[in-house]
Amino acid sequence: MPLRRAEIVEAALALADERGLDAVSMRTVAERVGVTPMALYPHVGGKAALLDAMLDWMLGQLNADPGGPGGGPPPGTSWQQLMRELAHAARAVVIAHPWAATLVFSRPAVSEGSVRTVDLLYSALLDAGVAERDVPRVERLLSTVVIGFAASEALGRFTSADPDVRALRGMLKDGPLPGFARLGDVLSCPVDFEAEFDADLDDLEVLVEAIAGRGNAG
Amino acid sequence: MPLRRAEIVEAALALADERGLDAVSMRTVAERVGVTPMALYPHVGGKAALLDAMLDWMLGQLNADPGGPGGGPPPGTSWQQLMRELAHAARAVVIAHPWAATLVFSRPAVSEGSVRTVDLLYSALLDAGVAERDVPRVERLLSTVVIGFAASEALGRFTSADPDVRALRGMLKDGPLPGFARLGDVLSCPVDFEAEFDADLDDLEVLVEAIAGRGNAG
DNA sequence: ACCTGAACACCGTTCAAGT
DNA sequence: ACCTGAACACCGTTCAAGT
Repeated sequence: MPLRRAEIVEAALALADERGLDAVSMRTVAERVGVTPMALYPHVGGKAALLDAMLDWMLGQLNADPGGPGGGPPPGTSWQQLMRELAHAARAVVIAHPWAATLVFSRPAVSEGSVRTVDLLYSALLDAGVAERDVPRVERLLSTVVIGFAASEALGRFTSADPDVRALRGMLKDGPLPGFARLGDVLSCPVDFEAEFDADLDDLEVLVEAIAGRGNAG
Repeated sequence: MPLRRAEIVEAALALADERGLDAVSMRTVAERVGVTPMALYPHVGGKAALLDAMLDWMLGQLNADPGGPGGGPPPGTSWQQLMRELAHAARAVVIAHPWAATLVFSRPAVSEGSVRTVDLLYSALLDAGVAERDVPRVERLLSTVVIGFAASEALGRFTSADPDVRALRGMLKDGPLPGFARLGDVLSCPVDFEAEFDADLDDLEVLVEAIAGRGNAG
């Protein structure tokens, strides 16, 4: 049954990777499948549902790599390792498929793949000693940082970190701003976002430990 | 000169607030201004530039409220207060204008309003004792959390926190997942996102203090 | 200088019709 | 069951023309 459906979603994914999300239309996808636009509707339900399916496939990729084909992590994995592997996998997927960054904030994680990812994070946080009542919130916090970082990088928000545009930004008509002025030296270096992502993950690890330490008190 | 331009951007903002971002087209905006679609082009430069202008206006709203009309914070403000006020202002703006969440990841913060906000955060982090070389990274981390949280709330990612869809998510064909199973009780409560946002800000404060403590060593 | 009107190359989706 | 074709109500943008 979902044979034809898979073929359609695949065509849409290929189109998005090759020519961007804007190039994905019912008409271009249909042409790629070799069919009339209207023939897609019984299979995928419309443009919005097709985008959902594309995002679901993308989120499913997260669990494809770490720990081999079974999906689960190898038994001896620490919560720190697991968190970092998931974070790096998520960033890698968004960098490989930038169009996904546009979609990822707009739909809940209900695909099987993303549910499994959330479950792994839940288990990691419990292992770390985070109190049960804090786990869902901290999971949302961590995934928001990872997704937000990757989206900022892929979509252009972080291009403001270019030394050039930052130099511009510090200079307003009424003179430079105090914070920019004090950071002049630091702001003139280019940013290595891979390293910054790792530093953020270090900090998040520290934060999770602090939350776990505060623990079942309070 | 930018008299007509301001009128056009205002019309686009009103349209987005009333009927969503999808309702903003060159044609609908032109109709609202009382002019032909093509008359907009010399003033705003095209659809993409119009969206940029809308986002710039939105980011400018961030500095409108805190600390009165001058824009700057009152002298005695602690870095903690400043961080929280900016964060709450940002979330409020995104909730009042959900369409902005779609745009905010895709463009660097180059408008005057957002540059001033970044500068305030730089100063707050320096006051907190964060080492100069860490300030830009930590600023990006904090703003990513705030923007990511607000976008997730406004755009629908956090609707997965509904108890109903979460119950569904824990139950896959091959039985419930371990993390979801252990958190069953906690996951069945509805989520108060206002409170969660405050708890996240508490944690970020702890994190900034930890980074500041580590300080000018390393 | 500023605006209009017609046109071009697109959209998503409905609906009646084919096989 | 599955697909087609014509049609509807839209898009952003170019270009020549008006005043």
